[in-house]
Amino acid sequence: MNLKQLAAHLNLSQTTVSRALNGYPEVNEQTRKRVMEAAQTLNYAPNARAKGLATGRAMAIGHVIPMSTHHQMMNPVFGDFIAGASDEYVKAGYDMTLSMTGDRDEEENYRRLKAKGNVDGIIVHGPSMKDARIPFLRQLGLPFVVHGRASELDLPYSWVDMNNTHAFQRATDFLLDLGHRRIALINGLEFMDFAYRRRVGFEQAMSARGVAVDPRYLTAGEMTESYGFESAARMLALPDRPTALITSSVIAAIGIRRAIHAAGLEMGRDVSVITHDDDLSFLRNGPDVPIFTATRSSVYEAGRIAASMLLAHIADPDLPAQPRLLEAQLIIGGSTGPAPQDAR
Amino acid sequence: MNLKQLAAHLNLSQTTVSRALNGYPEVNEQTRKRVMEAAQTLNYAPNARAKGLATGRAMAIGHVIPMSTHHQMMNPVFGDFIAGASDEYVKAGYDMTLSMTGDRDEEENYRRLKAKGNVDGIIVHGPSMKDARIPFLRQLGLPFVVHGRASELDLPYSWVDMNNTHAFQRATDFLLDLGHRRIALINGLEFMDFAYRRRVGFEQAMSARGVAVDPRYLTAGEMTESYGFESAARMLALPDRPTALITSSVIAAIGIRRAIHAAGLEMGRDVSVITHDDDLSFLRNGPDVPIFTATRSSVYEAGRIAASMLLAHIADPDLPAQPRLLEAQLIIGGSTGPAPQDAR
DNA sequence: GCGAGATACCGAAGCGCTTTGGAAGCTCCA
DNA sequence: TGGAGCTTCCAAAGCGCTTCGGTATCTCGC
Repeated sequence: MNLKQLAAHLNLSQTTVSRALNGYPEVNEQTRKRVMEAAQTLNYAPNARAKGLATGRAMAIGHVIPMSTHHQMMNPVFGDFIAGASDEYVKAGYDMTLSMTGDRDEEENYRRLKAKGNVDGIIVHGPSMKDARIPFLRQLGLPFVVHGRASELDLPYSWVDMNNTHAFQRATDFLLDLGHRRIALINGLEFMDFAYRRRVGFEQAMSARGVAVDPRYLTAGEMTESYGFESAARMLALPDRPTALITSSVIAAIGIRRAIHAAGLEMGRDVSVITHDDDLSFLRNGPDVPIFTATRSSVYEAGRIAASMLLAHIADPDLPAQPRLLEAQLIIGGSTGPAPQDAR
Repeated sequence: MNLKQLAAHLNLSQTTVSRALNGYPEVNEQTRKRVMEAAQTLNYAPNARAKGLATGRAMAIGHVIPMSTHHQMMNPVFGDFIAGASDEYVKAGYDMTLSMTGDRDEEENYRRLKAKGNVDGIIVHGPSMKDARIPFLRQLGLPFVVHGRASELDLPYSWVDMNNTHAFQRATDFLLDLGHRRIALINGLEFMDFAYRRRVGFEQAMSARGVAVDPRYLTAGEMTESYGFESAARMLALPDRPTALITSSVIAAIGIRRAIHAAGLEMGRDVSVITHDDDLSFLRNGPDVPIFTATRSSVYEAGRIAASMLLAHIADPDLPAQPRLLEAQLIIGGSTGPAPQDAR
């Protein structure tokens, strides 16, 4: 069932039927009603490709995941972000397309994406500190919003990011207030912007109190459970082991907890742990009493915000670039406590 | 840059340029080379919508996530499945579109999806035992492959599923062999087909040995960490607490481990745990020595298989429905041991 | 030396929609 | 009573591609 058939069935022209369906004013209300009803009962839905061809708009948003961050993609964080974004797209009648790209010819990929014309805008995931995609996309002229930022880039572009520096600064301060001095950071890969910023926040808080950062207490890696376990196990085996650990994800924190238990210690008493918590749907950090003390910021919410920003940019291409910084909450759970006396 | 411009630039007709690019034989190799090179340097990529209109194929696959299983979507399992599928799509030049649908008018949604014409086939996620989508999609005539099965449906359709029954039967047998008798099942929501089948496998193994299933040892819920924790905590507080627990996901197993520790017990000695392990990228169950004894089956692999099956169905619509059953491995980790003497 | 068969190209229709540029019919007031 | 101004509809062009149905040129065997 296409427009032509529908029009024939109604004894109307395609023009009128099209206008009736798209809410144009120059059509009699009675006729419109008749058209609407026929479309409903005959199960008519306009062909999106034809519509796109004619209007020049695809009514779809692309999410591009570079293969190098393949894990990032499969990363649970991605799922919640997408869910948030998707909720906005549905409301606006947009579709969502996912594409993975190889790292080489990444530019080529975006160019194709634009030429192919099946997206009106894209969301950039997992920016590195000096992400080359950003200047490229700017000059390509395809609307985009970045989830995160590129610290070393000084260009106007739209992004939504959590205040990573501030969050980790607060977390570190909180531990310092509890008397901790030997504090470790089990961070994400530091070419990723968020991880870099988190380290900066950590270091700023430490140096503000005149506490030296021991390089043995710093690691950077992919945020898996076993990475958390191994990093923590190694550090806890040191003669002067850290009394507190800060980490970047609940998943890693779970590995850290396992390492603490394996070392015969108790979390929150012998060793304090603070994690960042993306408030993932399937990994709630304790519904009522949080298991982990954490800096919390919903990545689902970030997805919603990024999506609606992008839709706004598509609706009005002249809209100026818009940054959006989200503050994380610091929530107190059972994984932190005062530094053990003998360690002070 | 479109075909017309490219053709003009080359002093050729659109026809010839199109044929050169699409590998048709009736074009001189020299010309083809010239065309290819021009397309490359001029950055030409055919408009996907126009191509789709002309060919009737969208070169895209839809993944539809019903909102009721919203969590299922945000579920990390989904991410790995998608990653596997995506790898196949990239190879075949297909795109992937994600859509969430409300539960009501679900049929309406699929119908629109077809009418809109921006997918050539779809993957159905998270089937329930008598999933209404399956008969509907069959009569709709849009190729589809189901990830999982609908036990109560006796229709031919293509699916790829793990042998849930057998896996959980083996897991249960393994525990019975170790002398366990009080075995608990912390299962997923049982209107989901996979969860139902797992319970069946569990019960079959138990009754085959003449061991009664204690209803207090059975729960069904959404597979979160806290669900695992709470279920296990409740059961371990019983005077005749179970000596072994079987669960459906590593995430829940992590909660179970926490509950075991909280009860002052040790996993693998006082209480044995077997989990199903989807071999998620970010949650490897111990790279070398598995933490949990587990039934393991890669959901990434399932994604790849489902995708290539669907592509085959699209290429040849007359292909008969094809079932694909994957067997899980039973891998032994540190979370299981003989039943405590006093419990035998 | 000529028709058959390759080879290499082209024109134009058509995919299903939107939208421009009318046109017919009506109302209504000068 | 006639035309200005609405209201309501329509024909046809065009979005960028594929593909059907040709056509012109060349090769070659008889």
